[in-house]
Amino acid sequence: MGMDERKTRILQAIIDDYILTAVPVGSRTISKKYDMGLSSATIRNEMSDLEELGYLDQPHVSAGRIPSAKAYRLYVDQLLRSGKLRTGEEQEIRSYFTGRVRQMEEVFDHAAQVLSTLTRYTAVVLSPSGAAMKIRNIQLVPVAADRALLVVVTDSGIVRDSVVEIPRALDADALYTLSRAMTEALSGCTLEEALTRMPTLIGRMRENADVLLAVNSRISEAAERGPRSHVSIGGVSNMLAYPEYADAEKARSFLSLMETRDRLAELMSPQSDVAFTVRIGPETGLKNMSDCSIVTATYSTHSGRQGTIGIIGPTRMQYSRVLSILQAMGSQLSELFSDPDAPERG
Amino acid sequence: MGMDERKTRILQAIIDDYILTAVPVGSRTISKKYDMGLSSATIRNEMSDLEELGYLDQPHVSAGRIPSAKAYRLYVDQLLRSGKLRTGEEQEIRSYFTGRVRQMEEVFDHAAQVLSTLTRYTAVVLSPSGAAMKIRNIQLVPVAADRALLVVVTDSGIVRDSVVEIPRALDADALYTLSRAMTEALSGCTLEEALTRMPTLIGRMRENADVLLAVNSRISEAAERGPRSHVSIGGVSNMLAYPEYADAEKARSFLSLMETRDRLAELMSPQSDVAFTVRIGPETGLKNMSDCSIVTATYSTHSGRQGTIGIIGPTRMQYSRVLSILQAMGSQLSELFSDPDAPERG
DNA sequence: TGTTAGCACTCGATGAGGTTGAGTGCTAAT
DNA sequence: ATTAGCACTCAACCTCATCGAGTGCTAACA
Repeated sequence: MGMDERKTRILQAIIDDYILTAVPVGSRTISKKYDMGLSSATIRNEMSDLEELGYLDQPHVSAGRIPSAKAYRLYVDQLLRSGKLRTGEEQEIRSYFTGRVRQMEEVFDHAAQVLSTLTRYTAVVLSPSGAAMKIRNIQLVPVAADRALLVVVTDSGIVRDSVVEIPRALDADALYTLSRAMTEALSGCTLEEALTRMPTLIGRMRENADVLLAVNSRISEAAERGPRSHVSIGGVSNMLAYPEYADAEKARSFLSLMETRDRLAELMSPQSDVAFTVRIGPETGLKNMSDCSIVTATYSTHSGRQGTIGIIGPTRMQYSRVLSILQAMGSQLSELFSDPDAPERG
Repeated sequence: MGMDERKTRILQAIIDDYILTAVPVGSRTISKKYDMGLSSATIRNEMSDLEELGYLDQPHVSAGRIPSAKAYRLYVDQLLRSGKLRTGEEQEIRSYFTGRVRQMEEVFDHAAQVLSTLTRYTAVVLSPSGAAMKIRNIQLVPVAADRALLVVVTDSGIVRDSVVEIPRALDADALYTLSRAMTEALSGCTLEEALTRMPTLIGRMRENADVLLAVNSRISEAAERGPRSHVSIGGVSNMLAYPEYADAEKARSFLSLMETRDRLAELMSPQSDVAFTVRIGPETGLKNMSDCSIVTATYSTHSGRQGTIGIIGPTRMQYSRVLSILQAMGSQLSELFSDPDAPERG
């Protein structure tokens, strides 16, 4: 017993209906709402087969059936193979980005918000990972007699700042010159590369070795902490509207996952190099996310670094819609970060 | 019929019990658990009086009583008058801040997280408002041939970045010199003051007037958007643990408030100059927050600008504990931002 | 041989009583 | 002024019956 064309059509109808209603689907519903030209009895037989094949689950004997993770998987794979994405969302998303970009981090927040309002699920946006991030400019800004603010500007304009203690008093001018020297020596480097070049720089500027060492330790800290990206989240409250989250305990565990950004970032990071990833229910690998699906897509900056955008929703999410929205947003972001005429080092 | 000492003691017991259990309190409970030396009947009479005075509500005739907003108000006022805050939390909070400060914004996130874990409510931290923020350093960092990143470093080390289009090609050196000139002219100014000084600067540097105008428009945009502070939130998931939020609709509306940072920032901003604000239930001014209370405290930076920390919890929150924790955190943050030897202009 | 009508069966959901118990208000006694 | 006692209220809970959506199976049919 395999999957003939009719079984597929029936399964499709069941999935569509369940995505819409979140209520177990019965044979009569299918034969009436979706004109299959088949009686409920026949549908029933087919459904029985589909259950045996593992595509359908039955909450209890006298309820309808609900699609299993395997069913969604088939559904999504078919969807991706047919490649019928890119509906009309492109325009709509573009219109959300008409306003000029102000604060860099606002872009990610904004993207997450747009994604969540469009999909009505929860959206997560990861900034491009910091590992391969290239330094554009380094500045030491005086803050107090014995402290300066170390500002590192990278390509894609993401800024890291941290306070550095200055071992001895240096006036603004001295810091200025020092900043310039550091920028000249290190711009274009990744953090790791910067670390390898620092000794040379320190050798060249003996008189300021102490300050440079302080900077060096900060950079190595940052490099060591790894590619921690900025995480923007939108539409968490959307999830509570779905019956899947009527249970307070489930909602709570979901919320608390959303609050631990580190775990979330890890969860959303793409495992492979494909444009889209769809993880359905148990495929997410999290026990208490078994009735969630995660769909991610990537975007890239001109320097080739990748960021991730993703949607988290109930397993019965509108995959087709979500995929096309993610695709549209992904290309929108890639475009935003693309700089055809940008020099690779600043 | 006024509030004699006994009524106050009974009310206190009722509030204490309700804060603990979230269950309407009966007369028998009071006379047994809290040894008043009075029978339940007497308590009953007093409770009847207290209800008439507006301090107690009765969900229905055969249930116990719950404290009204007015009761909590009395409770809190008494608490504040007696001034018995500052328990042992100071040390604990200090220990959370042992690690060195890395990214500036992390401080706020961290503070929010500590506050929420300590209180088990939701915590909100507003960075010092930007209105009186003083400029320390301005940098134009090359990003592409026709674009630069405008980085504004302010006191307290908060960095604003936004992309500026450069009307004509300028090399890194030129931008460097320009940045230096701007920093010299504008450091120590607030954004508004900077705007008044720009014309002079533009006059002095005719050859770069176009770039300066672009920067000018960005600053005026930022100034116009007003003192939008950074908002950190922690412990949203805590709230779902309270029976008050068993109702999904309530939880949803709470969550969505937490997601609209602008509204939230407005809500948390201190109305007056007092150290603590406690708004109970309807006093919050939000309809769907009628069973929430908001407690806020302020901290200040060396330049005198104020930030806000706050706790949002059910009306039956542990005010005493929350107040002392907020006090401890407030002084911790103030200390962190205090720079006794910092020059007022950099 | 695949399809369909018919029927018995299952089981969650819904709703109507009935019971319980925590809690009140009132009254009369101390 | 306090308290013991008692009637009363009402949400919460349990039980039981009913309802109906849905299934599986069988027999008839094209």
